[in-house]
Amino acid sequence: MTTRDTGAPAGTPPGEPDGAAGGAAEGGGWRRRKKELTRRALIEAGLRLFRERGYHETTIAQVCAEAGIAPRTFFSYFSGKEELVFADTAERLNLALRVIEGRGPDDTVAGVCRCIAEETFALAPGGFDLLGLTGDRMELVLSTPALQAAAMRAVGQAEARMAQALARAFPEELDAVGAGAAVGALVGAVMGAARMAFATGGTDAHAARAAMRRGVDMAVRGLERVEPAADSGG
Amino acid sequence: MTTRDTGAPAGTPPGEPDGAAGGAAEGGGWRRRKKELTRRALIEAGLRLFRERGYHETTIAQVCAEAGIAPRTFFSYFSGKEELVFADTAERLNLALRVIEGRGPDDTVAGVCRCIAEETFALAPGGFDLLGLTGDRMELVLSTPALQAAAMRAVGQAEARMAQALARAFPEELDAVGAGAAVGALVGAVMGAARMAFATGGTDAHAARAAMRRGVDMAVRGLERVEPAADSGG
DNA sequence: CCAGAAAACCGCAATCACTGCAAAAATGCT
DNA sequence: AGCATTTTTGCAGTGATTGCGGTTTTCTGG
Repeated sequence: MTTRDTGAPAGTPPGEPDGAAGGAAEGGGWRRRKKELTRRALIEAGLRLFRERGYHETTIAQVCAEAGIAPRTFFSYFSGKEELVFADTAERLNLALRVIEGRGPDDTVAGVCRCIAEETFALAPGGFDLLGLTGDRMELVLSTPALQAAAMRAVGQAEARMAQALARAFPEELDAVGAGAAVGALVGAVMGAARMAFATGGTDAHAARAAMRRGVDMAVRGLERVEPAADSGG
Repeated sequence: MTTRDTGAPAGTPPGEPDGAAGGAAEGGGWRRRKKELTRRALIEAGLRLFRERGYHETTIAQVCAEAGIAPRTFFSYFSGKEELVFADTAERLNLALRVIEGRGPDDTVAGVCRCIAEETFALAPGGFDLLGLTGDRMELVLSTPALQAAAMRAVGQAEARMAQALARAFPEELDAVGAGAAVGALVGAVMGAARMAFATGGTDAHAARAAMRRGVDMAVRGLERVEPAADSGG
């Protein structure tokens, strides 16, 4: 936010034709390509070093050395050390948002929520996935308090976005607060179930997946009789 | 005491500052009392300065100066800056745990969960309360990303404790995963509803309280038909 | 191919959270 | 008072993060 951000370009690039490039790997200028390359290198190196030596024991300087940039430059790619771990969580959120916005006329709140859960929580190739936190990453996060905190904040912000989208997609059934409660219950139940599964059985993909499904079921049960908000009085 | 310029009572004679010694339940002497006093001073000064100047803009040294201790000593009271804000959240958790462990033979999971919510979320004198985060604190946390993260982590740990207790209190109805899902749905729904209420209407105690109640209702609805955990097929 | 503009990169210095260590001070006990 | 224990503290160091200013690379237009 304070300096250059890696997400959206703050201005229109002078002469860059924004042709049909879905992955940003084709068509663009060399400048952009190189930046994306360095970004990938940073994420990969960081995640690997975090796993090998631990999060706290790995310094930003070490990650930068692996990626071939100066430590100072790191902060023009990420706002901090934590962001390295949650760099591509946004994609997972967009997936959920697309599911919400693409509701059919016959879809119910409960149905869409279940679909979100299938898409983003329980249907990862590795076995489980919580907003982009798959296998390796999950273990890393679970063993690092600082990352736990960051993950929870990220999930919270994702929830807010999902709730807004859900309220917009079901204007008859939900207001903002109702949507917040619905999404919160869904995500909370899934995370709560997963947490206990991890706590008791370790990082077992099968158990985690089953636990998440149970969480989904429990939360969706509360959504099946969603009624319009009583009044907008507060 | 070489650098002491804030008028700290360093050379206080061993006389009682309170006068009467019957108030404190601890049989300890002056040493313990002084430590608790300093702890309180730190929390109070910190919270006030955070509110006045902002969390990030307030240094630990400033807080310590107000409390009359050396900066180094701060870390023998709290493990870090964040802990100052969540120092007395544990009490609220213990309240919830006592509710769970004191279940009556006729109480249902849904009923106990509703009771937890009443006790810990919505029944604060200030109007609302989320695991010890009342009024002032809530605003502070909501406006500080670092504190948001810390709060979420604290809530997560509290959830885990509550889930364990709930599973132990309802061994017939819930296993660990089911309890995790139940507590997660409850807390998640309440927080999600509160989040949206804050996002749309600001820090309005009445609206927040109403939103929390709606969150409780939604989550509890999913708990009313709690069945024993049927093992997952996969 | 060249000049100028824009963007990115880098080094330097500074602030601040946090930690380990050993001396100094306060306190408790006899 | 004299000794043991606990607490406080100063010092020095690591590492994250930021502001500033200079240098290099890439882009754009001629």
